[in-house]
Amino acid sequence: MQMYSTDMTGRQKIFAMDSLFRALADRTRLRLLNLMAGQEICVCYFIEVTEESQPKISRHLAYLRRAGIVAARREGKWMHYRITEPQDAAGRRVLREVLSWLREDKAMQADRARLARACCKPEKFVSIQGAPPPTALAISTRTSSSRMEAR
Amino acid sequence: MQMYSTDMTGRQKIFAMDSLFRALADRTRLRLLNLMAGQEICVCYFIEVTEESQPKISRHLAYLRRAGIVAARREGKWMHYRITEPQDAAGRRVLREVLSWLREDKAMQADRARLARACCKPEKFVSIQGAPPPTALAISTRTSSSRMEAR
DNA sequence: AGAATACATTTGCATGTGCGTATGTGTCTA
DNA sequence: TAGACACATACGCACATGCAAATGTATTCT
Repeated sequence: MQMYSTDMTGRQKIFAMDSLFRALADRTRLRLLNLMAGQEICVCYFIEVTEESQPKISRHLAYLRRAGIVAARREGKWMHYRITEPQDAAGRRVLREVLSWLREDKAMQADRARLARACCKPEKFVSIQGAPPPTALAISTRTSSSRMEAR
Repeated sequence: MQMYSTDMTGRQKIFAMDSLFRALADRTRLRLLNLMAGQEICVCYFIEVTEESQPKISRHLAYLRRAGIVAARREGKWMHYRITEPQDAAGRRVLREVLSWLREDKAMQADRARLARACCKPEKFVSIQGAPPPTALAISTRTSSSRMEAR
C-alpha cells in the first residue's frame, strides 16, 4: 500500500507532482541533483564544482529540501545532501529517468568530472580543505525508510 | 545521430531540459497532457473536461506549444492538439514516465473518465456539439518526423 | 457580406522566483 | 569564551508566471 500525503479533496498528490517539476525547473537545481546522483555530497563541493555563490547553492538546496527531493545530514561543521526518492513507484521512475537524462548531458558530465577531480586532489581546491568526501549511497530501492533529518 | 538545438556554448540542451520541467510545473498543463496522452484532442474538449475558462486553456496550450511538447493542427474551426515526443531518447523516456505517472493519479483518471463520457454522449455537452472527437495516435515511436504546424 | 463559432492574444494586476548582499546560526578550535 | 569556519536565512530588487476580463482572428454559415 502506498501512502499519499493526501487531503480531504484527494488532490494533494497532484500538488506533489507539479511541485516536483517546479523543483526540477531550474538549471542550478538540476546541476545539484546530477552531482547528488548515487552519492551523498557536502555543500562545499557543490560550491566548488558549480563555481556559484554559497548563498545561491544553499538557497537551491533549501528549495529541493522543501520539495522533499533531498534530505540533509549534519556532520560537524559540514552539511551533507542526498536525494530521497519519491514514495510511489511511478514518481520514483520519473525521477530516475530524469537522473539518467542528466547523466547523458555533456555539461552535466563535465560537472561530474570536475567533482571527481576535486575529490581526488582536494589539496588543489582551497575551499574544501579537510571536507569529508562524497560517499556512495546504497542502491536505495528503499522507499524513504530510515529517513534522516529532512528539515 | 541526434540533432540538438545547440548553440556555440553547447549548453542549449540544458536549457531544453529545465524548459521541459517548467512546462510540466503547472497543474493545468499536466491535466492537458494527461488528456492528450495517446490521442489528438480538440480544444473544446479540454474546456469541457477541465471546466476551466477558454483563455486559460488556450494560454496553457500555447505554453506547451512554445516548449515544443505539443503540436497543433487546424481542422476548420477546430484546433487539435497532440503531444510531440522529444527527439533524444532519454528525454522521451522522461516524458513517457511522466505520462504513466499521470495515468496512475486519481484526479487524472477522473479527467479521462469525464473525457470518455463527453465523447460517448456529446449531445449532453452543449459546448462540443459537432466537434470532432479525439483520435487515437500511432504508438509514436517516431522522433517527431512528419511534423505538422508547430506554431 | 454579416453574423456566429472556435480559439488566440493582449492587458492589467497579483504572486512567485532568482539573484546578490548582508546577516544570522551552529560547530569546532584555541 | 572568542574567533574562525561552514552553512542558512532575510532583504530588496528585477523579472517570469498565472489569472480574469476584454479584444482580436480565422473559419463557417446564411
